[in-house]
Amino acid sequence: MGIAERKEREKEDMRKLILNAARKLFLEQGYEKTSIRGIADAIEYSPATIYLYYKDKNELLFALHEDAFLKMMQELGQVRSIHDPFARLLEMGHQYIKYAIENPELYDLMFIMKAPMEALACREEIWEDGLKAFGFLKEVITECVNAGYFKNKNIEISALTIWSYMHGLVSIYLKNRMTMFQDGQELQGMQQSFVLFTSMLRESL
Amino acid sequence: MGIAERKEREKEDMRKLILNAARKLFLEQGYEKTSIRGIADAIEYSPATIYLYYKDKNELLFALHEDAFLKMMQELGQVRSIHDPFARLLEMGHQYIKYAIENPELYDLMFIMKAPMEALACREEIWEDGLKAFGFLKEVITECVNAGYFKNKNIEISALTIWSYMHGLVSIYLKNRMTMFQDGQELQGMQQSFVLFTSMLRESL
DNA sequence: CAAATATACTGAACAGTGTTTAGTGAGCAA
DNA sequence: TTGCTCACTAAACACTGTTCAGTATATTTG
Repeated sequence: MGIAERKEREKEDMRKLILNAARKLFLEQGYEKTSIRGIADAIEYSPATIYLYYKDKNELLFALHEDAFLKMMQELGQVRSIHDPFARLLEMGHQYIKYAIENPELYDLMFIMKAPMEALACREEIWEDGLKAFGFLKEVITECVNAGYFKNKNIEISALTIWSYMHGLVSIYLKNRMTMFQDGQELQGMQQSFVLFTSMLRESL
Repeated sequence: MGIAERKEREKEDMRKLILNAARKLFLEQGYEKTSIRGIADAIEYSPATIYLYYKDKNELLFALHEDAFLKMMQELGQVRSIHDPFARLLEMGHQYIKYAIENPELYDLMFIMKAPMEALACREEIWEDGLKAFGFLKEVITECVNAGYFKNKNIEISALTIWSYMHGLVSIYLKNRMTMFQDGQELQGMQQSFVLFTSMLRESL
């Protein structure tokens, strides 16, 4: 009686088909300009079919949300090879900026858009992704404290403070508010600010 | 020949009528859920009429963008009465957080939404508002440097660094990403982070 | 004052959106 | 082979921003 299993597999394949098309269009043309009809066209199904596999557009967004965190964790995870915890923290910062700049739509989805947070799954599931990433930051900070780099012992608050700075910096850039620099100087300005911030961390956190 | 003047006045009145209705609805129900038709209903005119006074929805948004900066500058301007520049900077931080929390839709419009930046007026005009506010921050920082509080002499970078932190902190809160705290503890967490950041500033910027 | 014109406004349409529902048709179970 | 389940879709609903032809009123001109 392998029919049920095959149907289950086909259902999962269809979900993937939809999600892959959604991701492709989403990354190509941004969230706002990606319509259910567009996704349906891409996979050569009717728009109504999509609703048999995903409750609504927000749920589709939520699925991509998970993807985005997975990808970021994969890239940030590379820093594990760096022994010194403070050097690792710095490299995490660089990778964070790199990820945000290279994946502006994903970054938006992860940390700025309200839509995925409104998917009803948000009771617990959606927090997990963000909390896991935040936990990784806390781990590194804890090691920094243990190694004597930071004097502040409230890891939660230290992590929020560092993340706030990083998120603010890349948000200002991604949302085109870095008008204090002339065109082309934004990245250099970010770099200088990052150096300043890390020197503050080194000296007094 | 006061007819032309009267017509000019009436035209200006109509622009205000539209903008006031737009602001009201916008603040009541957010940008996304405010439609041109809704605004038209509120002022008892046809939707097409609005297009005789504003080019499109983005231009309407842009007009509110100016308002929002005016309001923020008014509230931040109160700190001028504080003599000590570092104390003034701290109070500016408090006021910034207060403004963001009390006016989440306006904050979004000012620093997060891409739409108003796409109004064609953005060549120069739209930058002015933001740059003026950034200039105010730079002034205070310059005074801090002159008073011997900060050692870093690159005001532009110092200002970007401080703003980045502030913007990140309130953005994380406004966009419901402060899930590391349990409900009701977010404001307290922000406060603690702000204290930590300012102590970092005091010791080493 | 009457005719011509300029202006303010609108109804209706266009092209799109997310979403729902009634119904079709192919594959499976009896 | 019949009956039924279930994947799928066409069409509709209720919206959205925006445009345009046409109307009705106010103003200017002859």
